[in-house]
Amino acid sequence: MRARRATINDVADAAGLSRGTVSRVVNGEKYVSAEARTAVEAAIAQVGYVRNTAARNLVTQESRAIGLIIHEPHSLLFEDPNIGSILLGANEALSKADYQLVTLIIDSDRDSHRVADHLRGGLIDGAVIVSARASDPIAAAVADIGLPAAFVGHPDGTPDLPYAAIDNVEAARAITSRLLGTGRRRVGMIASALDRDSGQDRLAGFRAAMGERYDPRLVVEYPLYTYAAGFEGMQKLLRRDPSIDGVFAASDAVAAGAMTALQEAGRRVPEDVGIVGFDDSSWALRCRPQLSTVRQPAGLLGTTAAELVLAQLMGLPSSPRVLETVVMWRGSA
Amino acid sequence: MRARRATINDVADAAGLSRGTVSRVVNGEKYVSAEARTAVEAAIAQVGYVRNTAARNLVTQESRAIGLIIHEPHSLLFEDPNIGSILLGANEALSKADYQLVTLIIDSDRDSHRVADHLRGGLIDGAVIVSARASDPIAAAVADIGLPAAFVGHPDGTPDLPYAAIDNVEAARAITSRLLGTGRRRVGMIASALDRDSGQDRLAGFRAAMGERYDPRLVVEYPLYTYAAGFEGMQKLLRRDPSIDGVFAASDAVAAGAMTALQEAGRRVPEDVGIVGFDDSSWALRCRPQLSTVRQPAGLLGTTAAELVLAQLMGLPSSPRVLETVVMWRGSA
DNA sequence: GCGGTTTCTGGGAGCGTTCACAGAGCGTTC
DNA sequence: GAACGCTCTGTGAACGCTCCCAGAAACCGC
Repeated sequence: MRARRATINDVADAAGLSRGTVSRVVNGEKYVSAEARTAVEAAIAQVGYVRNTAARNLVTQESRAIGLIIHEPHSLLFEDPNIGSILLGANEALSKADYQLVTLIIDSDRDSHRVADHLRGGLIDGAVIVSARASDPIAAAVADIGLPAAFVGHPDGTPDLPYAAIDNVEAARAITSRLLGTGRRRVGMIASALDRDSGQDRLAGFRAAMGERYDPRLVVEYPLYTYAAGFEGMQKLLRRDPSIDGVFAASDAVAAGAMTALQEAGRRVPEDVGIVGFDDSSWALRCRPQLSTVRQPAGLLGTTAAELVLAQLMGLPSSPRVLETVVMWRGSA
Repeated sequence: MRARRATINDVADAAGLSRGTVSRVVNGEKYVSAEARTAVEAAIAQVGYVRNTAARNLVTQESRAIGLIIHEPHSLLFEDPNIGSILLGANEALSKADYQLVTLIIDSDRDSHRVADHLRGGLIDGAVIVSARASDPIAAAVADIGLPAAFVGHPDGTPDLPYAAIDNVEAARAITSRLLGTGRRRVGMIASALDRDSGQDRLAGFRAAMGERYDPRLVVEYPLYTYAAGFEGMQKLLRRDPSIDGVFAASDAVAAGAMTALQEAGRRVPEDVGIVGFDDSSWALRCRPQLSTVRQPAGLLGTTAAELVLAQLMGLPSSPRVLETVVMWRGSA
């Protein structure tokens, strides 16, 4: 059993002053004499006082903490370097504003409910929601209690909340066009994560760029943005059409898997088959040849979403923000 | 401005019952009549009541939340898949015990202090600390207030707290011996993260296995477990001694970088140079040839550390736990 | 010396809960 | 029908803090 923690009253007694004065010192307010201040500081050190945040939150009705909710299947937390960047980006913005970032991960239905309770309970002043699916109960909980929040990405069917996102359709269209510009005749796609806006939009962009040349037989689909999906998907495409000479992979991890499959099948990249990815994550520079891909500003997405939440907290209007992407052209196509 | 949230008193009024009865219903206690229960439930739905957790925490003196503190430099959060596994492992154990996992990341000195305040403030009942360095102010804060805690890994110089770890010295010794067993004559090491116990211990294990054959000129050091460190380190080793025929890389990411450097230099793996890594992370299976490495049970480390904290919370004794590692022998050596 | 302003301190009230206790109602037992 | 136990409900007190108001003390200008 831990010893009882010292309270503000213990400090007041030790300093021979009142609760109110101690509170003023702790919060750095005006109207405290120099001698009272030093007496209180000495007393704090003496009794080992640390302020009880729960009590403080109760009366101030705020927690100065923002939740970042990650709802990803197991594997993605390892494979997708974007999540880490988003996390750090958000942390940076919140840290500057002196808010604590609290990351909550959802890995089961049980988690889902507990996290919803956590949000509702007032332990958090706002939330950044990463990779929610349309059916997400968290999005509902947030809307339910009117918690200031913002999405990273923009799943449809979710409540009318601000978001920070990129234009996946346009970016996918742009890089596919570029790939076509290298003279490829049979171009396929390894699509992934069609249960999410990003997956759907990248496929739509591919389709738009292909126009007449679009051939559904050259599109394979996988549930997750993984290396394994790319590896298997490429093998399947090669079987379906050995003359394939270009591939758009839905993410860099997928592209890396596809590249390995191609090289094992004896195809040269980019001479025989050109390949492009999406994200410009750390995968891109690790491939040989290095990957041509779309740079997605993951850190900035996190920062921007955090700022959208902070704006709401300050009563400012906050509207969706679409960030720029850039095609990074390297050796793989 | 958000509308005032409904309190337990609003529910009591709406139901025509007292605070106490409402509290009993909300907490699922005995001694509530069926009709009172339904009346309260209707009233809760009517006024949209959700319990204020800060108030509850204040009186119960617990939060049912456990912090997981990650203190990593930027790059590692992306490159090191272990962190994700540890996170999910810890979440699983805590989820079962109906505790909320709250991840706090430290990315600057400013964060460091805010996180320490968060711990001290009573918002958390315990903490799992990942990859602390000896100088970590968090470790001090934890010891300071006697918060139940456990480390993943075991930095020395830290307070006398329980930990979940692997025996890095023994594991490094084992895989180096195995590498030597394939008949290699000039074996080097790309060491990393010597500011941490894992980095130091892996080097010590290598040294132990090499015995007489240990040559400090064949050891290069890098600050972080990264792909880039492996790439550069291997190039440096090749320059120092072109006859090198074996390498122990301090992690799989490092090994992957080293393998790329070797292949670009025209060396065959494993024929010309054998290479072994550490972690058995997702990197290992992606390399061609696949990596021989030490399997580290990252998820289990997280689970175990979480259980150590839970045990302390229940007043049970909890002592350090060292988990088993296994050498995974594949194609790279 | 007096009214007015500024600086500083103390303490009551209240934040939204849970907890412990008192007491009412009812059925069972001797 | 008194004594006992069980079920159910209401209420005061407490958790540790901030906020606000009242009032004391100090300083100012005329």
